[in-house]
Amino acid sequence: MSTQANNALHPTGLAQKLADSGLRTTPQRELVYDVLLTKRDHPTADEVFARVKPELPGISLATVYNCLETLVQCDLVRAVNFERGPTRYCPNLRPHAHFHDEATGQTHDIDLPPVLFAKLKAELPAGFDANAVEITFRGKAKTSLN
Amino acid sequence: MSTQANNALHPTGLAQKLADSGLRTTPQRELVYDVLLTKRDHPTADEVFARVKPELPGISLATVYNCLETLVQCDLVRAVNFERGPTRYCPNLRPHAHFHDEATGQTHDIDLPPVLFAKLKAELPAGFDANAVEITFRGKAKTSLN
DNA sequence: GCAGTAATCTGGAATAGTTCTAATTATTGT
DNA sequence: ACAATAATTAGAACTATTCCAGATTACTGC
Repeated sequence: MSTQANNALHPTGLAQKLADSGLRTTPQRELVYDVLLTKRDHPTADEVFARVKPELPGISLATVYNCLETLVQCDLVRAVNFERGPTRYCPNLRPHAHFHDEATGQTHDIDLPPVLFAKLKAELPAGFDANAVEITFRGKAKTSLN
Repeated sequence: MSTQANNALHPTGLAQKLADSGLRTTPQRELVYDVLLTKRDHPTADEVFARVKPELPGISLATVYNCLETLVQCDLVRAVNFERGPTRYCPNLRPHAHFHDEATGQTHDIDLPPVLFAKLKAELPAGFDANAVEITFRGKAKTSLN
């Protein structure tokens, strides 16, 4: 195992999906992805930058943005936006909603049965063809749940 | 009836709701609200500014932002965000979702049966208490529907 | 009607998050 | 090894929005 990248975390996913898109596996991309997998708290680009820097001190914020964008393009990570706040990143690929805790600012994944997504799409009037649905709850989570 | 504001559009709503919050009815607020009611195409602050300026040439962009924020606070208007794009404003107060057309950039209101919102909230694990749900579809609308 | 007070408006500066650019560095195929 | 291509870097630029300080406007009680 390399100093930067914990390959156990992404045995095949990363290198494979990057290759599928004709992209290279770089230490920066591995590390950014590791950071997202390791602490799944929906970090911002700045937060990812802070977590990555100790391992790869020369990395730049622009690179973190580039890597995150690449991971999103490769369908390894989802970008999550809440109002006008900074974009957050989520390696959970299952279809799910997000719960934004107004008290703590934390974001939680909420798994939803696929049938609900289907029901939502079924409500679209004729002529509307959705390829994605985003669902965000806002409120308070009583305990510090994950 | 003033030159700027078409009171027929908001017979009681605006003045009443502003007063409820201890706020004043100003020409700027009336006009901004009128603009939102007249063309319900989810304009950005810049777009509202452009529509308002011919009627009230001295108005400033800061005031448009202030007025929009005020209207949102008074529950007369909803702020709608799509990814990191500029905030859009929507005077439709019924519970509804938004459909973002990737081809044209247009945003359409999608009315949903309240029971669906209830079903979504019912999926939240214990400890999560949502006071709002936002639903956004992304895709293509075949015709130029409204 | 008029002064006093408070709300609102204004233009411009400041800010946050992100993207762009040009130069450098690394990787790949030949 | 070498050329071609891809990725990274630092910093400048950009966009949407908010902040600020001063000017204006509108209500209040006299």
